[in-house]
Amino acid sequence: MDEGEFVENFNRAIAGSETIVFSSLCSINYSGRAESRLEEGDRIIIIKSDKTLLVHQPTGSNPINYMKEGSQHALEQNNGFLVLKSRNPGAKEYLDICIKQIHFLRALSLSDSKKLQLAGSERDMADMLYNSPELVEPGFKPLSREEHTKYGFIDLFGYDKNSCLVVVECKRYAGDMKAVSQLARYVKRIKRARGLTRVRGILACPRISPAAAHMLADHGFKFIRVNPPKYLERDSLMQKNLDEWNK
Amino acid sequence: MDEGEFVENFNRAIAGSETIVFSSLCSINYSGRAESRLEEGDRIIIIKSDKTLLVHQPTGSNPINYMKEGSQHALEQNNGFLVLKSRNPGAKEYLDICIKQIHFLRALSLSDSKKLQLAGSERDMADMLYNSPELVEPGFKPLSREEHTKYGFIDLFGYDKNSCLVVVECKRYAGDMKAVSQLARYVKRIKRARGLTRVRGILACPRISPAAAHMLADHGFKFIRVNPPKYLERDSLMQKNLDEWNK
DNA sequence: GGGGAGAGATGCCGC
DNA sequence: GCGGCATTTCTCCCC
Repeated sequence: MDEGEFVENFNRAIAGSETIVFSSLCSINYSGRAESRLEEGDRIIIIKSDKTLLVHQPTGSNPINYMKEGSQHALEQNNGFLVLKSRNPGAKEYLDICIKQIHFLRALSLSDSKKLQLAGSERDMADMLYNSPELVEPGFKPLSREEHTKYGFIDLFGYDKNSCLVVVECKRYAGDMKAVSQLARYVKRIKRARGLTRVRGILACPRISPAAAHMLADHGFKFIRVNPPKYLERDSLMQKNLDEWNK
Repeated sequence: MDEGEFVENFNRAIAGSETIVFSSLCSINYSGRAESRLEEGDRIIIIKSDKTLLVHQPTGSNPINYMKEGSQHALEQNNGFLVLKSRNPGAKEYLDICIKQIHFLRALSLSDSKKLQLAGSERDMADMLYNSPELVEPGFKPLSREEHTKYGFIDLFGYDKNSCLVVVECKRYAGDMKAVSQLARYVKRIKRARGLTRVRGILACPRISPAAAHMLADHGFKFIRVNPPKYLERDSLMQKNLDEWNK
């Protein structure tokens, strides 16, 4: 692709707030929250309509460099090279892409207002336990879920069969020491806030690492095995297919 | 773009392990670690040479859907629609993209072996404090950094001027309650492992949130204000430019 | 806007 | 492979 044509198409797309996709041989410098340099290689670069910039290498899920929403992007000539300068003055972030060779460019006007519907989050787990308290333990009486108070953001809160306060922390993944630390922090806060000497802690997750189990026992807390509920509305068009897959 | 042409180019690119970029109007279902549905909209889809798949909406930095490295991708006809079926049997993950309209497709053979050089990480902070212990406090004597032992992964470890053990936890961002929890966990472990009643804790970060400062004081720990060192090699070609930016 | 916490987190390193 | 932990984390939610 001709460089003049590239510049022209790029500038027209930026002016029109279109989404730009291009690929080029380039080297990249970043300065902002940290500093980085990436030597020459072939990458795919996307500038979205909200001015987010992403640089992707040919492997891996994460962008190797990026600039956040609301950045400014301009092509400049610098020492005989075409340089894409991206700036975010508010965040004091600066990215320079030195373009050595252009593979292609495409500008698009994309229309998409849809949001992702997701099932199987930690919140869904807390909801499930709130609605089916016997999954926590016999006699468990839920008080609240997702409590965002000054005491903390506790997933599930209730009384056990002996009317002792219980803090339940849900994790959709394997429980680790970080999760136990978090539970311990909540229990401590509740004890202090309510002037109680005994508050129980329960960690609810699909499984728990040995070190975390040890630490949990150390605090006198309990592990219960719970899997996050993973189903969208039953009448979803694809449900039959999903059921097939999950066999 | 013609659908037959799209299918042909897609299949040729997959067979040749090329990187594919295309845009289309589509709806998406995912089932795996969770379940999700995304209604019809215009998106950009990338399949990398390692078979990572990314779906991007016209705004935001994160992909709205994705499949990890090593997935399998195939186009199929389904109820009169073209469906891109991505499968990762090992991870039991399944993604279906129902393609309603094709905006463009591009297949590329990209060559990129370069890795990002980064300065300003938490590890760089620990290195700096190890090499300049007076930044921690007068008389601080570093013992080790990034100690990966059974006691935990402690950023920086040493003695203070009174020969009392000190655990230093570095954070490149504002210290929060999670960071204090982490430090408390390390101090507790070191106390137990060495049979000590007094081990000091220091949190080193650019700033600290009020709640975290309160919690830190509660534990008898100390906050020191440290910024992560942000400079690559001084002889970097772009250094002059970076210096310009940072003025 | 800042703080607190989740994420289909991902990526890195060490055992 | 799992475990522990950082991330230019990003994103959401609530104050």
